[in-house]
Amino acid sequence: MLNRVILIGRLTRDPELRYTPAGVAVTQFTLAVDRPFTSNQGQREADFIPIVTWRQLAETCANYLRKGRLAAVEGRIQVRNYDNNEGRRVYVTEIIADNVRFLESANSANRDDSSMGISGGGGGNSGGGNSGGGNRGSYGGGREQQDPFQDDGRPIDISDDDLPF
Amino acid sequence: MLNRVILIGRLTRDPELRYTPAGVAVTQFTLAVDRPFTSNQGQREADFIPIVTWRQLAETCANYLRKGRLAAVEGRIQVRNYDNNEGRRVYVTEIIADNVRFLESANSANRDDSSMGISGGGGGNSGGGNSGGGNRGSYGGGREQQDPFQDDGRPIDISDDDLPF
Amino acid sequence: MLNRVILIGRLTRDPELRYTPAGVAVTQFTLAVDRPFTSNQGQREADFIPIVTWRQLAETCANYLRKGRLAAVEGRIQVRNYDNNEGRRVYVTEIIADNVRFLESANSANRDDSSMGISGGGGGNSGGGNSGGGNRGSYGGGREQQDPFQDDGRPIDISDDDLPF
Amino acid sequence: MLNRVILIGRLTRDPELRYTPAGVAVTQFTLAVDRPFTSNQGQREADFIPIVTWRQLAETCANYLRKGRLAAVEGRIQVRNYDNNEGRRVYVTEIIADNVRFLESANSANRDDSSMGISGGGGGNSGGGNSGGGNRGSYGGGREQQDPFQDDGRPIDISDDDLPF
DNA sequence: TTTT
DNA sequence: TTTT
Repeated sequence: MLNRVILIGRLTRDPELRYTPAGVAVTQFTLAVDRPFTSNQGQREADFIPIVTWRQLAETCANYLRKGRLAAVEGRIQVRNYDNNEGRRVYVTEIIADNVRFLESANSANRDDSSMGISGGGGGNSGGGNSGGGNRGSYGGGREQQDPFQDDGRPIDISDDDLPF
Repeated sequence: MLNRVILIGRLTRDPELRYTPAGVAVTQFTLAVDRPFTSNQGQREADFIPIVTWRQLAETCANYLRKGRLAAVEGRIQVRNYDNNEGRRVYVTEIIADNVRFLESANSANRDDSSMGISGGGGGNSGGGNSGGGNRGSYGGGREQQDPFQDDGRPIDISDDDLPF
Repeated sequence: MLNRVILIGRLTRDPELRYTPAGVAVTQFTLAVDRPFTSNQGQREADFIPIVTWRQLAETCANYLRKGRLAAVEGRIQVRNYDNNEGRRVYVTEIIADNVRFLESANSANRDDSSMGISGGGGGNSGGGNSGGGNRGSYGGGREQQDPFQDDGRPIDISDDDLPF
Repeated sequence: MLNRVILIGRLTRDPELRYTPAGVAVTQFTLAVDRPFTSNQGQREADFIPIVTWRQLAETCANYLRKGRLAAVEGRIQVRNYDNNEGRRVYVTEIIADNVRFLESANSANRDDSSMGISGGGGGNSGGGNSGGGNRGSYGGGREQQDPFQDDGRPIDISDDDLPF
């Protein structure tokens, strides 16, 4: 009935942009969120929380987020499951984000980082930086309609259930 | 750095109250949270989200929550992992709740349900109702200090990391 | 950059449905949210928080919410100001809701209250234009609390300029 | 019953640290939170939201936050009222914060900003009693926005009665 | 393994 | 498999 999550943390790696067979952009990354207390052994610990973004937001995240950057994520928890190759049911818990704020830009000395938000639009591949991640071939364009998940050979661990809205 | 979750949903079963070897109360239950949209096949779906509560809140939840009841949960996402008996690393994602509101009481016709909140105190097993759940033996009393998780034989799927605060 | 509010409380009065000059539906109501502690004098207190909803959600709220009912509200805080008739600047803080869950239905004995959500559509009153609406007889039930935000008959204090999205 | 707010924005001025007659630290500041859309006139707007912190958190905020800095605030909405000198009832809406994260440090070029959190302890000024504090020279940097909540020299509008917890 |  |  109500499902809301808000996180602030750092990306453990560059985000990965993929496309569903129907051409819908999906970006995945993991946020390391420090716990507000230390463990029994006195160590700082973190939760590593998988984030998924779709469509325009996916493209923007792929363009502007990088490993180590601080980000705020708003979304909902989704628990999906599939049967793995050993016939075992595997449960996957992810945050489906509908809002991501970039709290640090490439040159984090710059004070107006935050103006570079989601609304900063998508457009081309902002160039520079330590890219590495996210093989992003041509995008088939347009909004998605029907069943975007025919098998195209590429392993994309995302099923039917995962296309929200 | 910031990790906040708010959920409203229904319990899929009666909550389960356990005690760590050191006598700390832990209650677990699963919340079914309906998704705000229908699947491609037009079906209503839900996320089944595991909740963990500790100490006094654990006892209160065990006393007042039951399968099917509506509840609001506030907490943080925790991702822990352990190696299962096949030597595989298993990741478990749970909500560690620090606030639970009971949105329906036993006699839900009663209008002042909500007054029966967390602050309703814990103490004994409030008697009546369709209990069934949660084997709750004697409670060793007192606040916990050191390492509450020595093995006592009972399988309790909760490790060191899980005692917050 | 990020502005998120989640509340659970009870309506202090029936919601008021109005229409802007351009015919956009706006519903206002106040949520009484009990504080999680007692005052110095040991009394239970509540915050009375003004809620505003727009368009379809406004119509649904007007149709299904009533004084005394329990509801969950998700939205953002908005602080607007205007100059009153004495030439003084007045600040108004409201929650602009984008999600409202009805946690009790008319016959709250009925267990499937929650199925009656926002998606329950509009029904009545949705035929465009300036109805003025909002006056729908006294409602008997519920707990009474003093609401500081009562309707004083003044023309609606919201212009089309306040329309979000 | 449930009252949760999460904000990310920038301080419009240096925070103001005061002490209640009983010697309890209170810090107030205003957060400018950009709206996620532009006004009818195409201008970017912001909500100016008053924040109140108490005790240790108040001291930490006073020590580490400055005008223009980005911060995340978690807390609850409180609506209080008092009768002003003209005998009129005035309503004040504030966020009572219980968690504040500093998303930029003094030298924001430094990448480990976020390690400087709430747990960073108090430092100076924490030796009990009525200091009065809060006046710490003009701060040069930052982006300017018009803040409707400026200090007018009036004695602190908060009594020991407002002390939560 | 799931609630209404 | 993890970030600072």
